Amino acid sequence: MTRGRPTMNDVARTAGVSLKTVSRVVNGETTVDPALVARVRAAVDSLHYRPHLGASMLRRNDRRTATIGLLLEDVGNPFSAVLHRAVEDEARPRGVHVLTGSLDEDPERERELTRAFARRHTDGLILAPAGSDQGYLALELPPDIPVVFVDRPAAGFAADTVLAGNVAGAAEAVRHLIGYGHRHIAFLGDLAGIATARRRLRGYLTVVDDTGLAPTVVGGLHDSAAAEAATLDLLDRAEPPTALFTGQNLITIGAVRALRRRGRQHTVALVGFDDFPLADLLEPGVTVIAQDPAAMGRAAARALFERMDGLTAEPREIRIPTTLIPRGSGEISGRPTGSW
Amino acid sequence: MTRGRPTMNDVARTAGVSLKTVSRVVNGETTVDPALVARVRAAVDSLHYRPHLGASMLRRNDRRTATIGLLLEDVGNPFSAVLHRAVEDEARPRGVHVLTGSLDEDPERERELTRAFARRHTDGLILAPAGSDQGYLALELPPDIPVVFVDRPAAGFAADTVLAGNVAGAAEAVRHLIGYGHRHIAFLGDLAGIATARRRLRGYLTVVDDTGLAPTVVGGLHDSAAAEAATLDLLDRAEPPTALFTGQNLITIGAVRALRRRGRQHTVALVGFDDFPLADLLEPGVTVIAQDPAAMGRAAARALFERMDGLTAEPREIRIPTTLIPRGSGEISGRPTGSW
DNA sequence: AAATCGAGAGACAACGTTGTCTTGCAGTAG
DNA sequence: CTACTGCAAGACAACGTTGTCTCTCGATTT
Repeated sequence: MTRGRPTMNDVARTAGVSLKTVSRVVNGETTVDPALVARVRAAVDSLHYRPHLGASMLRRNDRRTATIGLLLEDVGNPFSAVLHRAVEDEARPRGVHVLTGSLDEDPERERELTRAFARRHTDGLILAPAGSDQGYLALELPPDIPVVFVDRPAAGFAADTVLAGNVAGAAEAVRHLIGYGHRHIAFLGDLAGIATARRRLRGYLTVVDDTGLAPTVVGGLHDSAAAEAATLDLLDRAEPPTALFTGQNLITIGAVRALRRRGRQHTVALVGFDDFPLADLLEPGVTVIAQDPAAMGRAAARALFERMDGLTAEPREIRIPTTLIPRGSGEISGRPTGSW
Repeated sequence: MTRGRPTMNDVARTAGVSLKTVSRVVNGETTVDPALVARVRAAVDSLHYRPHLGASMLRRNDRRTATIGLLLEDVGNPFSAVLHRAVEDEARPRGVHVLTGSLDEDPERERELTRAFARRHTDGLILAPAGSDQGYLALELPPDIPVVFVDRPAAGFAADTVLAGNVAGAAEAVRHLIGYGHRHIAFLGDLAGIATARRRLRGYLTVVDDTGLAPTVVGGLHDSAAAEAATLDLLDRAEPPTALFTGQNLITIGAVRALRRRGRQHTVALVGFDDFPLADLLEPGVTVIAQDPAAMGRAAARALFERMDGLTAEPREIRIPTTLIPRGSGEISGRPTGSW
C-alpha cells in the first residue's frame, strides 16, 4: 500500500468494495451500481491509480500487448523516418504503439532485435531485412504473430512484402536518359549484399542490354564520400560517361558533389534513385526516381493489421510505384553540342 | 501445452525437472547441476521456448520493463529522427528498447501518450513538450519513473532538461549579419506558442535592441509555404530588409525559394537556425546556426539513465551549444555596392 | 405467500514468472 | 554411528489483473 504505485487492491480498500468491482469499473462494464462506480472513480482519482497493462495482458484471454515492432535500416535516415511516421499514423487510431530499432545492415542485430521483440510479445512485426535469410523467424517468432517485410524482400520466410518498384524505376531512369540521346550511361550502386541495390542494377542492365549499349557499373558504394570518389574517377577517364544513374540517395549526393568539383554539372546528365529534400533547389535541379516511403509504411502497417485481425491468405507482394520527377539534371542532352 | 506458445511449465515437463529449475537455468543461476542445465537447454531448444518478459517483470522485484518512452514532435522530421537515433544508440548497450510517438504540437496528444506509456510501465520518458504546461505529469506518472525534457523547456514539472543554445545561437546569427554591415535584418519565426521559437526571437531582439536597430518580425510561420509567402511580402516592400534571419528549418527553405523567385539570393543575406542536408550545395551555400540533435539525444538519454540508476540531485539544465557554419548566404555584404 | 428468477457483487483461481521457504541428501565432524 | 552442516532442487506463494463461479437479495410469478 505504501510501496510503489497503487494497485487495484488499494483502490478497492479505499472505495470499500471488492477487487473485482474495481476491475469492472475500470473496464467500463455496465453491471455495476452507479453509486459504487462513483466511489471507485473517486478512489482512483485520489490515489492516481493507473492500471498495469502488463498484468492485465497476462491474464486477459486475447493476450494482446497493443504494441508492434518496427525494424528499419536506421530510424535516423529520412527514408526510414518517414516510413516510421506513416506506420505510427496507421497504428495510432487502433491504440497500438510502436517499438523501433535500427539494424545498420547487420543481420545479427536483426535477429537479436527480432528475438527481443518476441520476448516482449509484440503483436506484430514490420521488418526491413538487413540479412539475406529470414529463415530464423520461424524459430524466434511464435506462429501467431504476423510479420510484414518492407522495402526489401525476405528469403526463407513467407510473409506479406511491400516493395518499391525497383526494377521498373531503374529501367525508367535509364530509358529517360537514352531518350535524351545518351549512349554511355554509368550506374553507381550500393553494396551488392543489399537486395534493392541488386534490383536497381538489374533494371539498369536490362535496358542497357536491350538497347545494345555497353554497361558501366560501379558497385559497393554505401556512403556519400565513396560515391564522390567513384564519380570523380569516372569523370577523369579517357572516355567519361555522358550520363550517370545513381542507385541511392547518398550516392546521388556524392555524384552531385563530384560533378561540381569538375564543373560538369551542366554537361553530364544525372538521374538518382530516391528523392531527397531540396533536390529541386540545386543547380541544376536533380532528376530523380522518387520512392514513396510514406505509402510504403502505410501499406505495410495496413497489411500487418489485416493479418493481426486474422486474415489468412497467401502472402502478398505489394508494389508501390515510383515516379520520375524531371528537374533538369536528367534532361541534359547526350548528343555532342553542335555536332551536325 | 498444445495452446499458444510454450511456457516454463512445458519446458519443465519436457525436461523432467521442476518449474523453478527451468527458471534458474533461464536466468543463468549457477547453483544448478550441469546435467540438469543440459536437459533444460535441450528442452528449451526443442520447444522454441522464449521467456515471457511481461510475466517476468510482473514478478521480479525491480519491476523494470527495459523500455523507455520517447515523445517527439514528429519522428518523421530529420531533427527528431536524428535525435531518436542517438537515443537508441545510448539505450542499445543497456538492453533498453524505445517506444516512440509523435506529438504534432498537440498538448492533448502529449498527455494521452504520456498516460499510455505510464500504463505500459516504461522505465523512463524523454519528452519534447508540445504543450505549455507539464503539471499533469505529477498525476499521470508514478513518482519513481524519471522524465527528461529535450529540445524545449517544460513548465510546472521539474526535471532534467536538454536544450540547444537558442538565445545565444540567435544572437550570434544576428551579430554575424551586423558584422557584414547589415542594419535592416528581418526575423522570420515559428508559432509563438513554441518555446524555442520565442527564445530565438528573444536572442534576435536583444541584439537588435542593443545595437540600436529597428526590429522587423514576422511570426506564426510553421511551414515552408507560409515562409515563402512571408518572405516574398518582405522583399516586395518599399524598403526591404538587406538580411534575413530565419528561425527554423522549413522557414529557411521557404526563404531560399522566395529569394530565388525574386532573383535576390546573391544580394540579400540569409542565416537560418538549424542546419539541413545539402545546405552547402545550394547557390549560394546557406549559412546556418547548426544545432546538434545527435548530441541532444545522447545527453537526454544519458541524463535519463543516470536518473533511472538512482541519481537524485536538483534538476539540471544541459545546454548543447550551437555552431555557426558560414557557407556564403550569410556573408553577403549589407553596405550598398560602390557606395563610397 | 411460497417459489423462482435475475442482477449485482464478491470469492477464488489462473495467466507465466520469480522470491522464499522447505526438503532431501551427501559430506563432515564428534 | 549419530548429529550437524551445506547446498541443490522442489513446493508454494505472490506479482496485478481478469475469467468464472457462487452467493445474496430484492423483485416477479403463480
